[in-house]
Amino acid sequence: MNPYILFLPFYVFLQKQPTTLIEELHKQYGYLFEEELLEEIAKIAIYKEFEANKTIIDIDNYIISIPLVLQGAIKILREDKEGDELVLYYIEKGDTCAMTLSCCMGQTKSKIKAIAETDVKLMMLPKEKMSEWLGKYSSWQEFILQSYHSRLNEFIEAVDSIAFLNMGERLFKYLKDKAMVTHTDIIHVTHQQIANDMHTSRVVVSRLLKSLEKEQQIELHRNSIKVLAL
DNA sequence: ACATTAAGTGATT
DNA sequence: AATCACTTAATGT
Repeated sequence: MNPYILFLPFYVFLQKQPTTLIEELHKQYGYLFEEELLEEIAKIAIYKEFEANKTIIDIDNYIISIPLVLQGAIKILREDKEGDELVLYYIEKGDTCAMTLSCCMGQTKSKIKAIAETDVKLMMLPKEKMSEWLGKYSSWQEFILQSYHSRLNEFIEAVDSIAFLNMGERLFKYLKDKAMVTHTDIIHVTHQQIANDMHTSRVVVSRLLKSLEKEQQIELHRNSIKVLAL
């Protein structure tokens, strides 16, 4: 028997696995950036990985480089001195963080905290390149502008949900957003963690979750919640 | 079997 | 919607 046939599946598997940086960049940003820019990014950027729940940027950190997300999702939240948190929005693959952009321009400290929601792969670009490329590449300029636009919209949405939605609706939105970025309907989280993210108390979360379950919107388990209505 | 942590609930503000 | 106080359920050692 031809050994090649025997090992073909394994061979194909091997072929698929190793992706170089430039290939990964092409996959996520190829439709956005011109070849020249992609190559420059690949040359300069530093590749980094973060495990889920690791802090990527903390409050008051000085921003020296801007991230481009290749894989996974990052939770962006506000935090006060006592450690009370409030989740603002998530950024996903193909996104960058508007906060770092504004920090780079103003040389200020970060006003937000960024935590890896899932395992995250990203590229860090030195901040000087950010303004340099603005003039050099129109696709980069487009990307930055577009990014500001969508981040601002998400921010407004976050404000709206706090100002105009009641807790129950807010909580349901929280669950749906979380299911969205993790690409699964089963969310692994405790009621206490949700309460922290939404800046409310665990008791309130438990009650509202119970009523959502009665409405057949979700299924409750210990340490996890299944979102039925997506 | 016991301790610890997560979740459920009534009553009060 | 928040807090207290207490119960029940699940899980770890």
